[in-house]
Amino acid sequence: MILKSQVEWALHCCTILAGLPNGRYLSTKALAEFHGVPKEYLSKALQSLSQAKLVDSTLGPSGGYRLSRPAAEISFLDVVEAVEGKERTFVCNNIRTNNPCRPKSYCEAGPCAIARIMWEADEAWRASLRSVTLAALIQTLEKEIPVTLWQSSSEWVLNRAG
Amino acid sequence: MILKSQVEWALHCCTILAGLPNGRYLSTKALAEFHGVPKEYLSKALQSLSQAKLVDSTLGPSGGYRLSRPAAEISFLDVVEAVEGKERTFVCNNIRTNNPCRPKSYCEAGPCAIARIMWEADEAWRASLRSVTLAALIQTLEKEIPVTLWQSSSEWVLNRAG
DNA sequence: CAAATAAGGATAAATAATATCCGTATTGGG
DNA sequence: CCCAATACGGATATTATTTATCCTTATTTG
Repeated sequence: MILKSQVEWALHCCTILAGLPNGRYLSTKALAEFHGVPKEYLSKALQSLSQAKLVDSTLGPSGGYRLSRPAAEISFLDVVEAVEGKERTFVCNNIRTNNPCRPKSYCEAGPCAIARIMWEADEAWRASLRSVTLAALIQTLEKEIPVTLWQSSSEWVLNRAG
Repeated sequence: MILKSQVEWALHCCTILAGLPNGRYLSTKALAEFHGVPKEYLSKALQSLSQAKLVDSTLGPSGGYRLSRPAAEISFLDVVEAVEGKERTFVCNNIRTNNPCRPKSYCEAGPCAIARIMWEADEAWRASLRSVTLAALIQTLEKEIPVTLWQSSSEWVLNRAG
């Protein structure tokens, strides 16, 4: 059980978009080039972000994507769920109903106890992702990344932003 | 990203094994029949449990599996990791190194900040799974499952246990 | 009007999950 | 001692998912 690489790409793209000056857009092409990933496939991830309303898009030359709201109001969970979907990571197939001793008429009261425990863990995972915003990530990155690299990257992006 | 169905099967099988009288074994065949799942494929899941030393196995007629230690000392995480592996659910491909502004000689200090946050959530998931034992599960099930069904299932299993 | 873009459908390739089959070694019961 | 039942592991097949590419359409900027 491994998350799609699109999750990683989407998070990195959101990080870049969060650094854009207000109102500017950045294209799929620029994002793909910056991260060294295939443009056509990255495009699918960005479309997922768009459908989840995490980003706005605009057409034409100088078109592209920007965050649809402040980075402080977008969590890791928002991005992960936009790409992976909101379904739980554990699916209960209710195999308890295959118990040969179970009366045909018997109707289970609620979800299987095993599923409930697995779903609780799933929720713990989501709660952790929900607790971190893109703004918090950027704050961390600003401390960690050398100033020169940070600045040159900003310039690179700005040169390509519509 | 969805867990293998073998995880569900393994958890249900461990539940049954936890209910066995001390020293008795239950075969793959019986476990497969009880849960209505394919015997040959379930066998792979049980082999995973065996390799992880969560269960002991014995050969020959009246052979099968039993828990290798008390149910109170086996957590959901033990079972999940036995089947799914211990690898983290988020893989960092370090695409930050593709940044066109990054000097060729530049050496990253530590893991990517994005990966660290994803791994923290992964750890929250594992911590939740680690906190629940098979013994706790059984305690819950004893309350939820009708006594008649509980007893008839016990008998069914006991009739087939070596 | 031309070039660049997002969006989305169709398709292909690669990988992982699900499943079956078979041979081997081991064990308990007759 | 022999036979049947078993765990184990390897090989293979089938299906679903992930990864990726290609192409068409509508839209927008200059």
